[in-house]
Amino acid sequence: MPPAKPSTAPGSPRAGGRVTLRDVARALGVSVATVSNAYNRPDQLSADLRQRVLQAARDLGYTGPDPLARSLRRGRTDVLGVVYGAPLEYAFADPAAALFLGSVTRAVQGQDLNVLLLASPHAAPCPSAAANHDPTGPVRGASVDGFIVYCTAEDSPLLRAVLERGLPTVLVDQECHEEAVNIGIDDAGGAQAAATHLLSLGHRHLGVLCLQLSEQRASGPVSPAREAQVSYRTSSQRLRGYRAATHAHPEVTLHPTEVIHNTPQAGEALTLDLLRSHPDITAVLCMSDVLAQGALRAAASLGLRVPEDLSVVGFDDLPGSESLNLTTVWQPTGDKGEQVGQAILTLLAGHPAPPVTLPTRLVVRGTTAPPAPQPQAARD
Amino acid sequence: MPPAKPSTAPGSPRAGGRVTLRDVARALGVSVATVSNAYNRPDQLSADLRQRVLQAARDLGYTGPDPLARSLRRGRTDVLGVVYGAPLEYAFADPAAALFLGSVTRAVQGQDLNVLLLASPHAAPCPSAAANHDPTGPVRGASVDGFIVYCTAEDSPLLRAVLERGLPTVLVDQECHEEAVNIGIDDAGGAQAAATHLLSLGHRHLGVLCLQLSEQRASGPVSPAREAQVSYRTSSQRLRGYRAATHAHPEVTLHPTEVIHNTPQAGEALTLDLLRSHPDITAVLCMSDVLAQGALRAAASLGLRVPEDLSVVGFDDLPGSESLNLTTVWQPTGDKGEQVGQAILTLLAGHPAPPVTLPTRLVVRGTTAPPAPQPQAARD
DNA sequence: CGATCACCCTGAAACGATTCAGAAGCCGCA
DNA sequence: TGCGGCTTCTGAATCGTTTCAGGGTGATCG
Repeated sequence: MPPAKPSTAPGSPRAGGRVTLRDVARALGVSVATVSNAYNRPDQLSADLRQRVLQAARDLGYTGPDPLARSLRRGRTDVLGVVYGAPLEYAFADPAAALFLGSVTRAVQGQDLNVLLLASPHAAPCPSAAANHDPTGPVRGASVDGFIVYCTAEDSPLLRAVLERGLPTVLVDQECHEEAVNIGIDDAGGAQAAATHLLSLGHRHLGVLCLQLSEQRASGPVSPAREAQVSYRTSSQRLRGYRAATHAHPEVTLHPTEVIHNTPQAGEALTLDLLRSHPDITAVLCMSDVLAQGALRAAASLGLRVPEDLSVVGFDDLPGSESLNLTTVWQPTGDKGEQVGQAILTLLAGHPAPPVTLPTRLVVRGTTAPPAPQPQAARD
Repeated sequence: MPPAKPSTAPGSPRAGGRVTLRDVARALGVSVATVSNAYNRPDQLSADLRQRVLQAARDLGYTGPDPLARSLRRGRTDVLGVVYGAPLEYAFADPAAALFLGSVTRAVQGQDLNVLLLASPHAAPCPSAAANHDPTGPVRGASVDGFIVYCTAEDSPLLRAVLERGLPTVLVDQECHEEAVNIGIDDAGGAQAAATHLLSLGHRHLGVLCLQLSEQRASGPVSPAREAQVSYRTSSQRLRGYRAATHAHPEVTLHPTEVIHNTPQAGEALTLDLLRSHPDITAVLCMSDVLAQGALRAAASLGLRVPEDLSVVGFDDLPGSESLNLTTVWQPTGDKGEQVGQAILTLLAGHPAPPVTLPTRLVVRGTTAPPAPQPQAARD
């Protein structure tokens, strides 16, 4: 006969205390060690007894060793904390983040590690509510073996909280900290290549669509003061790269603007603003392909041809960007996830892991071309 | 003076045993209970002593109560397991899934619950490797207070493993189980409305683009045998809805095809196949907006006008679908996440939660119209 | 002045498991 | 018979907390 429905045989479900290893041991008249061994080291008891133990467990509704207690005793949770410096929805909505998180997960999954998502909660609508609720709570209280930190500002409380835990930690695209290993890409180099490409095509007035610059979200033109204190390394490095390219051309003007969210909509709106206030702009440097997509839409809605009337360069080289024929800076997003996974595994194994900087590469496609012959004539 | 760098003051980092609450207590000559209270119940000791405790903790490099031990003692982990029946990358890549997961996360986040992502690992490339590695391991060993199950087949080992844990569980878009509460949408009704809409426009030969039908992925035309044993409730219900609409019209033919992945590419390829093998098809019912997007692309590449030459209906009503002017079945994706969050919170609080079925609604936009006057003439 | 109460603090028992160092029994070998 | 070695099983310590049931104080009240 098939075994009777095991779960909670007598009484109502989840009535009374739960069944423990000791209950099983008692029911069978063996020691708890034996029951534990039945689950963890089959070679330590006879096959016969093991079967009897397992059967008794089923009969009693014992669902196996409690993971918590096991972790405590073993000193290991097999969980990795992935902290994401923004509300989780953005991670799901941002293709680059999604790609990266997916590849990280795949990399560690093979080692039986699970991923605990620790996202920055939404900024509370009212400041008072924000004040009395500590966003670092989850990070400080997470039962994990190590951390991966993605997309936080340098001065983020979240990042600080992670570092304070003193667990093996991998930082992604972040300023180096001695307590953690950093894995990133050559943001500045890629950005510089993108800007240089435009300059060598003859562009002299460039718009820049920036990703978020600091924890306080802001939208619109970036003042020099704000540019001086960018706290997201990704943004600061890319901006620096753009600027570096212009050093050889003092006559070039750069108009950085900041988006609140990394969405095509935001990119579109900002591009419209940019072109309205600076009609001499002939090319737009975007810190992400998603923003570039918005810039393309803006151009279309203004009746501007790309690349004849407006050049657009992205960053990331998302899977979809090839079909948009977008000139962009490629970065090894998937590979980065892989490396991060490897690094944290190495760290968890007790070995030191070296920091890694992955290369970026300009991919010239169809959204860039020399500017129209006489842009000056179109002034104002 | 500022407090000295606290982490691991003496010796190398993570050398020797870690600092525990007891060490702090001993260093200060107080009881462990007092130290514990300093962290958890400030009102239980004098402010002065509390400060001294906290300072001593800093000096010793104690980073706060171990979350694991605390969870064990408290009987609560404040972690929710979200199991997703496919590799996590798909969740990030699928807008509907991303939207849903994002809204669930937001709903529980306010309650200081974290989300442990438990995804089905990739099918191993070689069957032997798949055999010796149990995909349910993570689910059985996860330290969580409850589960949310999304996107698994009815006969999924993952689902079974979750149910066996006997924890509070919310099933999403799933067949009802007595041990868990189910929250879903009216898939069949929505699908029926979509099909009825096409029929009333005069269409008689319909293509159907199905989402995955069972755990074994397959692509191409769906045989009646396969249709009879669909194990994803979402797919089976929608298919049922489509079929139900055709009952009043015996002359109508329905050509279901199955995609491997829910991507525009897959939808495009399948639509091309479908139209090639069944030239009389004048409309395509898609089980997702993402697939519908592929159908639109296919039409474009064939030079077919939408809706004049081909009608297309989607499912989901994603944020982007409005701008595509896609006729589709709306479902309250965000609201569903909200409800799921509420339900699991209720369950965790010890109260029973009722199952919920949310409504769907046909949204007629511009991708559907009556078929061309004489479709028969175009035969072959 | 004795009783009461609030305030701080402590001892010790859980929480549910893993694991180490044997013990008991049995076999074979010398 | 004695002894080492193997298999199988057990006792007890331990992981790092939380929390309950008090135990001392000193102040307040009648």
